[in-house]
Amino acid sequence: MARSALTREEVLDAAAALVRRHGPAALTMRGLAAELGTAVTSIYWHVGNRESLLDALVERTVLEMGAIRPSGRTPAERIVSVARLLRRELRERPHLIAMVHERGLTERMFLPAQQALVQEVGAAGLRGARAADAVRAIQFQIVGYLLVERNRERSPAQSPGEGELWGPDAAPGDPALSRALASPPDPERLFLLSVRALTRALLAPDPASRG
Amino acid sequence: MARSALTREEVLDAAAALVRRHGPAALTMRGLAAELGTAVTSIYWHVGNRESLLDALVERTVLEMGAIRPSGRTPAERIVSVARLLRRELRERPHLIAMVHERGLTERMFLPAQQALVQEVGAAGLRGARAADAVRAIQFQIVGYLLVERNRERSPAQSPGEGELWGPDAAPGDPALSRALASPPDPERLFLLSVRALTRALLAPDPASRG
DNA sequence: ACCTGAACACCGTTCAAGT
DNA sequence: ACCTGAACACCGTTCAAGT
Repeated sequence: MARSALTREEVLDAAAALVRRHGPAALTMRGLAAELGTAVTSIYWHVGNRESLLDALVERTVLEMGAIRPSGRTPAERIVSVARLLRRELRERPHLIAMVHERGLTERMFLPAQQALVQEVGAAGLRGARAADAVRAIQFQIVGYLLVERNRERSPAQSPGEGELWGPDAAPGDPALSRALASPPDPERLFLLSVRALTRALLAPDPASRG
Repeated sequence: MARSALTREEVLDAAAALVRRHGPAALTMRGLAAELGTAVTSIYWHVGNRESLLDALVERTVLEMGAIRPSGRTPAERIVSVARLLRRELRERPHLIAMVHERGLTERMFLPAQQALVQEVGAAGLRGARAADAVRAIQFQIVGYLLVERNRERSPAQSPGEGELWGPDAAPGDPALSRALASPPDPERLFLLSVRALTRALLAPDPASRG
């Protein structure tokens, strides 16, 4: 039972493991103390209180999202590759990402990606305010899509499900459309399709045609 | 002090008011009972428990998002008008929308909007699987953008803020770009710009050019 | 059918006391 | 500098008892 001195890192590691497995609600100070084999109050000495413990976990997660290396030949391809990388990273830490989001740090977490996008948009020939708009639009698109996708996965069987709502006469005269909407989308395919479409529109030489 | 019989509606109204003002964390069963002037346990008789009380509030919110009437002359304009309407509705109920999201019902909440989009995409000449892709891409885009925007607003002063990170040499050779990224975006403008760009790309006659 | 208070098993947090 | 148990003020929930 002899345990070496408790450290802040040790507390954070145990807390992160708990959150990764069962989500933040499963992280109680008493449960964490039990896991670590110490008194509850020791944890307070090392990390302050529960709120700042969660803050520290979030901070860690933000730092872990640091390195983004685009790949591909054209700027458009490289932008899409950034999108893919982000998608994979996010899907590995669903609970922690949700916490980053709740704390309003989503934007900060994506700053490395934003810098990569700045690079690519510049390589595509965009400058100044128009380049900034393009970077932000793509960034919002990627992050937003991933949030929606996460939401879909977490959701229980929706009632009424899309399947029921998109019966044969939901889209009159287009049974193929009804059928397509009645079956669940392929998230990866739709993600790439969306990012490609937006990128294409934003990098297009002439911005005059406004919908 | 004579109070008329407590009803389920009354409980939901008081709970919704509490959540609208101070968020779900401020909704405690004991506090709600105090507000209503009853014993805590009476609430349990009417709504089950806290979890199903929150479920009921979410259900209400989903139903309130029912009516969507597009406006505008072209399909593209009408799609953008749907986006605008959704944005306004969402911004009026931030806490409740977050709860809908947490419960994984975001998609269901947007079904009326989806139906409007189906209509417009069809009017623009898209059919079958390609129409379904366009509807979903636009829907994900709108919902995702609004989630990200909400997140930005809720976030405290970000450290380090974008202002500090986008100093003059962040985008070498393009000071105008650096300046644009250092100042906060105009969310409404960026929203419209994004939706328009994606819509333009998706409704374009030739889908052959893939990034 | 509806309401009640008492009790239970949990929380996060503080604090004085230890070494 | 680090750890501890006891105590406080909260939770959500259950239950037997009232009308």
